Amino acid sequence: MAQKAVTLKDVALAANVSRATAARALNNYGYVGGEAAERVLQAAESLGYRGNRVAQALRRGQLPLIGFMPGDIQNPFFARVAHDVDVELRASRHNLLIASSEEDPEQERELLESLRSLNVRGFMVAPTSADDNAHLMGLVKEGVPLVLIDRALPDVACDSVTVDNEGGAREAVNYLIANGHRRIGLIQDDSRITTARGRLAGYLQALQSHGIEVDESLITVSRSTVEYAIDATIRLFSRPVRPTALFTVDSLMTQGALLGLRSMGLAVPHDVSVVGFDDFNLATFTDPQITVVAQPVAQIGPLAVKLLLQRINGSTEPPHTAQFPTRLIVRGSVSRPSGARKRQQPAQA
Amino acid sequence: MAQKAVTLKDVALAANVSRATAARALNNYGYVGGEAAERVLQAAESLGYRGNRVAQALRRGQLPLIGFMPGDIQNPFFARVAHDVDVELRASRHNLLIASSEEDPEQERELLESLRSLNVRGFMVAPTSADDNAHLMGLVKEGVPLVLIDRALPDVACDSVTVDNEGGAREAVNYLIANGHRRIGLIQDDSRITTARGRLAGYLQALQSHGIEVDESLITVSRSTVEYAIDATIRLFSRPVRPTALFTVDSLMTQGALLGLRSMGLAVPHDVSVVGFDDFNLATFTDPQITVVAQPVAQIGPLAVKLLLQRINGSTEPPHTAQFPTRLIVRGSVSRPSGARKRQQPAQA
DNA sequence: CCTCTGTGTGAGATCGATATCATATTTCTG
DNA sequence: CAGAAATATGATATCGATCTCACACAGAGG
Repeated sequence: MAQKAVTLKDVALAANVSRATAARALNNYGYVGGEAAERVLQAAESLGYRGNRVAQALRRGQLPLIGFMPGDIQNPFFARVAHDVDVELRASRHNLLIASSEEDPEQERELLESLRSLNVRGFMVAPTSADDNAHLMGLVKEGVPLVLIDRALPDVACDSVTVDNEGGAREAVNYLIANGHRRIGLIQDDSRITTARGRLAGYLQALQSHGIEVDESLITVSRSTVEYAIDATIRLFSRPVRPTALFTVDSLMTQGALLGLRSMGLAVPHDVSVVGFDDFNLATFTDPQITVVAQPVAQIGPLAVKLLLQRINGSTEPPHTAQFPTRLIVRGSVSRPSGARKRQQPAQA
Repeated sequence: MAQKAVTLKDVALAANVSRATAARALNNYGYVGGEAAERVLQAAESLGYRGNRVAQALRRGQLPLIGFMPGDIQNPFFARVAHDVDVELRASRHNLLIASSEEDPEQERELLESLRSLNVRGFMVAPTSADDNAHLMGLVKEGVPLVLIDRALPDVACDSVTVDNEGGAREAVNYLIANGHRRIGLIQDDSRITTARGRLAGYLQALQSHGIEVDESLITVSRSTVEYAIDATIRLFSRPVRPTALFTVDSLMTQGALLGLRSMGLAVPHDVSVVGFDDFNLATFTDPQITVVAQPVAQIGPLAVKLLLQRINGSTEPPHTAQFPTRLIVRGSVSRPSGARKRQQPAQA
C-alpha cells in the first residue's frame, strides 16, 4: 500500500553527499559547506522529505508523546482537560495519546504498560484506584515523568493537580444543612476513586459537625454516566423514607439525578433539593438552575502540562501537589425541605 | 532519569542464548529448542522484559497508532466517537492519538504532517474544510488508510462515516414550518465545514419547498461552543424583526442558544421555538424539553474502526461511504408562533 | 559409513536518523 | 613556509527488534 516515505538516504543521494552531511545540513549542527547544505535543503524540499520520527525516537530513546489516561474521555471535565493539554502540548511539539482506563484498574495497568513500551515521554493519569497502584509507583521509581490529574495518591511520590474535594463537598453539604436538610442523599463514584473518597469525607464531616447521624442507606454508588446515575437516583428515591436533598459528586451524575428525579415526578427543589459537584453548561438553563460546587477546570490542564514538562526536562524537585479550591455557586436548586419534621431541626430558625 | 528498559539483548544474555534465539522464543517462529525457549521466557519474565515498540515499529515500518482528528474533543459528539473508537481499537492493540484541529485547516494540515511522520497506521479525520484538502487527497494517493468521520468530502476518495445532515435539517425545519413558523433563524458553524453546508442546504430546501423567501439576516455563524453560541443568539435576537423559531446545528450551539435566549428573557417555546441538531443529555430535563434531530452516535465509531482496519489490512475495495439517517425527536420546544401574522400563513389551519 | 533431511543456533544485515571518529582540505598564525 | 587550527566530509557505530543466512549436529535411509 502506502508507498515508502522519502528517507534521509534518498535526500543524501539526490544532493550527492553522504547521509552524515545531509543530516548535518538538515539539523544544522557540525560543519557543513554552504553549497552542500543548499543542495541538501533543496533536495529535501523537492523530494518532500519529512523525517521519520520513529527512527529518531529509537535513536534518542523517546517519542514526543504524552500518555493521557482519564477515567472517561466522555466526561466533560476530562474532555476539557484533555483539550487544554492538547493545546498546551502543541507548543512543545508533543502529541497526545489518549486512552481511557474506563475506571478499571486492570485496564489502567495494561494501557500503562503498552504506552510505556512506546517510550512515551511522560504520563498524565487520573488513577482509577486509590489503593492498588504499584504500577504507578513503579513508574515513579523508574523516573518516568508522571503527573496525576484530578486524583492524588499519597503513596505515589509525584506531581499532582487536584481540587479540594473534601472542602467542596463539605461546603455543599453544609449549605444543604443550613437550609434545613438532615436526610441528605449522596450519589457517588466507586469508592476506589480518590475523588469519591474525598467527597464522601466532606459529606460525612458536614453531617457529623452538625450532629447528624449518618444513614448508610442514603449513600448510593453509581458509575459516572448519566444512565447509571438515573438508575441510582431512582433506587435511592424508591426507598420508604426519602432524602429531602441530594448531593451528587460529578456533573454527569448530577444530570442523571435530575433526569431520574423528573422521571419519578419529583420536583427540584420543591420535593428534593440538589447540589452537584462540578459545574456544567446547562446548569443555568434547567428550571430551576442548579446549585453546584465549581472547579477551576481551565487551570488544571495548563498546570499539569507545566509540571510534566518540567519533569521531562529533568527537574528533580520534590513532588508538587497543587490543589485548587472549589467554589459553591448558589443557584436555585435548594430550598427548605417541604415536609420537614421541625422538631428535629432546632437550628432552622 | 528513567533507567533504561530491559532489552532483548539483556534477556538473551540472561538466558545464555543469542538475540536471534531469544527473539524466536519470544515470538515463537522458526526453530527453537524447548529448553532454550524455556530459559528465555523465564529470563524475560524475571527481568520484566517489555519489548520496545518503537524499535519494532522501525523494523516493520509502522506504529500501531491511529490518529484521530476531531474538530474539538470537547464536543460531546466527538468525545463519544473518540471513546467508542478507543474501545474498539483496543481489541486490535492499537492506541489512539487524539489531536484536535480546532477547526483550523492550517492546524489540521500541520498535525497530519506531524502524525504522518510518526508512521501512524491510519487516520480518522473530521475535515475542517470542505474545499481545501489537498493534504487529505495526498494521504489517499499515498495509500495511507483514512476514514473521514462526520464529514465526507466528495473530492477525497476514501471511506467515510457520516449522517444525513441535509435530510435531518430539512426535517427539522419542515417541522417548524408545519408549526406555522416562517421566520426561522439558523445558527450554524463556519460554512467551510461540510456538515454546516449540509445542514444549511436542508434548511434552505425546507424553506424553498414551502415558498418561503430566504432571509440572509436570519442566518448566523458561530463557533461550536456554548459561549460563542450565546453571543450569536443574542446577536440574532437583537435585530429589529425577530425570528419566531430557531434551528441550531449542533448540541453545544443548541445549549448556547437556550442560555442566550434565557438571558434575553425570551421563553421557549412561548417566544421562540427551538430545534437542535444532535441530541444531548439534558435535552429532556430542560423546561421545556428540547426537540432535536438525533444522530446514531453509537454506530459511528465502531463502523469507522471497522472500515479503517479493513484498509489497514490491505483492502482495496472502492471507498465505502456510510451515511446514517437521522431521527427527529419531538419534545416540547416547538409551538405555534405567538404573534403570528395569520394572513401570511395560509397553510396553518 | 556416508549422504540427506530436519533441528537448533548464532552472526550479521536491516529499518532510518544521528553522533562520533577519522580523514581530508583549507585557512590562518607565527 | 611550517605547523596549527578551522572547516568539510564520509565511514561507521548505534538505538532495539527481527529476519535471513549459514553453519552445526542430530537421526534416517541407502
